[in-house]
Amino acid sequence: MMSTIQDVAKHAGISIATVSRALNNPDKVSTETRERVMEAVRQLEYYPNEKAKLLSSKTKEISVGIIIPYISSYYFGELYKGISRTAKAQNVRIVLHELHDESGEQSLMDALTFCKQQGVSGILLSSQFVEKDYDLAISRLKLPVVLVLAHHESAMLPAFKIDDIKASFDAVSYLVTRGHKRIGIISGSLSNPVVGEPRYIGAKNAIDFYQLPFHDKQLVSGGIRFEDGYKAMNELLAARDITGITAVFTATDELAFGAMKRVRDAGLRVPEDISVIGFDNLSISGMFSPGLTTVSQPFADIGVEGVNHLIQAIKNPAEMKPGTYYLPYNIVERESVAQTSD
Amino acid sequence: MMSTIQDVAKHAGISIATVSRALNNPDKVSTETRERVMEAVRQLEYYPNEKAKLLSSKTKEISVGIIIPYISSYYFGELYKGISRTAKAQNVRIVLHELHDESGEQSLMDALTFCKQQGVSGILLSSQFVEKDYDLAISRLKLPVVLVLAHHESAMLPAFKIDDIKASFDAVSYLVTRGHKRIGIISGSLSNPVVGEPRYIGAKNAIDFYQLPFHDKQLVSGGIRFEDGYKAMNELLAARDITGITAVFTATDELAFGAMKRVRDAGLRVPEDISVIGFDNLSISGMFSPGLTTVSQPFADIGVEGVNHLIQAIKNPAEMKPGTYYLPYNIVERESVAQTSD
DNA sequence: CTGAAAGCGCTTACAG
DNA sequence: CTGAAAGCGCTTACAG
Repeated sequence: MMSTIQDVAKHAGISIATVSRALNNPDKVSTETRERVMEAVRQLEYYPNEKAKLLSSKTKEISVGIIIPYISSYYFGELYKGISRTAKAQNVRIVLHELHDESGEQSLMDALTFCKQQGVSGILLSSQFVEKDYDLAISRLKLPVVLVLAHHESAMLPAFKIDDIKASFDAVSYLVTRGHKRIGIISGSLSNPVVGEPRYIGAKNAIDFYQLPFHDKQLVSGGIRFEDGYKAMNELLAARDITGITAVFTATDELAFGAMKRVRDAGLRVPEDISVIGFDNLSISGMFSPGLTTVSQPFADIGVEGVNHLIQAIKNPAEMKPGTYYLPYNIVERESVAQTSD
Repeated sequence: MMSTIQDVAKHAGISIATVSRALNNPDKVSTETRERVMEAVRQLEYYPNEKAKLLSSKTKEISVGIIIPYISSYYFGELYKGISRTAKAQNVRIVLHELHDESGEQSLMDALTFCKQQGVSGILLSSQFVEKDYDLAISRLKLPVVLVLAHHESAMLPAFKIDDIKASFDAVSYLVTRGHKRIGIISGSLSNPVVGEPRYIGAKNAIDFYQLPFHDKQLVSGGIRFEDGYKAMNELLAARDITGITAVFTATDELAFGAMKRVRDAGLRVPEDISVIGFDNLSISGMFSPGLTTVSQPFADIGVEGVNHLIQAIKNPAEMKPGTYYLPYNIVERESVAQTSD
């Protein structure tokens, strides 16, 4: 049903080799031939079969697999924008793969295998579950893989992200410069190697550095979603008579949204009663009232740098340089943090 | 470098035909052979080349192209979730394609061609720019295409969405049942066939139906983003002494976020001073304070129904039934609409 | 500038 | 149960 290069050749009265040339290297055939071919292509509504092209061509097109835990996540759009633009610009195809089972394990292995079978030349991985256990599996893949927004325990892989510890430190410092001394922390699970532990550590470091008081009840750790933030703030508020917190650092913006909502629901105001600083700078963070002051992660840039490195590594394996690449971040000031003299 | 079926055959000391069988129809070869093959596969780290498989196999795997205007849009995640789950369950591959140039035209054509070349068997289209002009191009594709969250002027294509007119009518009715009589409308561009015109019409119909007062200045139409909502509410507020509005219907949630922010920035409160009802029910809409009361679109279901119909149509073209399929929606009540006796 | 032919990595009747 | 061979739709030296 779909016409092939054979049909075009017959229709134009020439060989398939010439048709192929007319299509891919127009200047290698005569003008007349080229036009005959184009006409035939038009009439037959011919579309070259990519599969066949790829199979026969020497100069293999390169394609990369993107493995992402959760497409609905609020940062995915930004990240993907960076990835897709630079991939397209360099003519590399993208195979997207979502990890369905968030718990990782099998799911990641499947994803890796799937990508391999699809014939990708490299993989961009954004899962936080890349632990040592995967080293063997990954090296067996014989494919370059680079990490974005993730961290690799044994640092065998290049990873692109921001310096979470430093950024968290800075976020708390920001609070301090605004006069806050009693600061609560809403953290992800301390066993989470990206949004959990390092962001907690950075924040805690700052509290120690500035020699601020810190009571057990100033820290609540657990999930990283809206509901978790809501519940965490609830606990923080309950302990306020003993902690006296005036501000809170949250490990993610979503956590901050939940926390802010809880503050409101308690009849309190942000930032007058409780200041909040988040982490991520999702595209929606400015839409809230008050706008959320937060650490801005350069999601798009991380995507760009990540694929770029990957593509280089694909073209020349020697370019594959393990290690963690920290991208610049900054704090965007909006309205969720008040100045206080307290 | 990558091992092929040839290598496996040699390694196992049998023919490639048998290797192929051992891999695809394990029960068609002897146990011993199967094990030899598996062992060779393991040792050589063999992965079948999907391209070659697809090219040679009779029973073509089916894959669908998804064309979406903007991956960063807040509803994409939900929509894609529905699409990808049902596609995967039925073993169909997805080729994602974002329309870069929002203005449509060339971009849509390119996307269509791209998908065709990739060898997809059908296309799921979520662009709002599908006007009559494309009928020819689409029919030339000789591929089934179904629309989601979109509308097709000449209704030659199946389209899955909610009934925007009816839903908008209901949203305004909701306001009326809460005692509101003077209602503002923030609409998308009236020339937008999905979120613009129909949602305006539905809202206006309700205002007429309930014989409510309606002054020119009760309507602001234009964009559909946050900033547009902010500006629109500004105008609405400025005209409040003559319109006396107590509530506003917005054509999208993003518009509602902008509008709510403007209300706050004016020192007013939602819903006490101005009630707001949105349209979409994005996953973030409940995170705001107050939570946004809004028309809930079943994005995931729309995705599910859309691909399902598409896959049916691919398997049996007779199943392709043009027309608009309306999915159920509902209004989710949160806290942005107040009861009033005014 | 053009054509015949080999080859890309598989699958699948067809024989045996 | 297994193998030889044709074929999927292209590309690309190699001749001419």
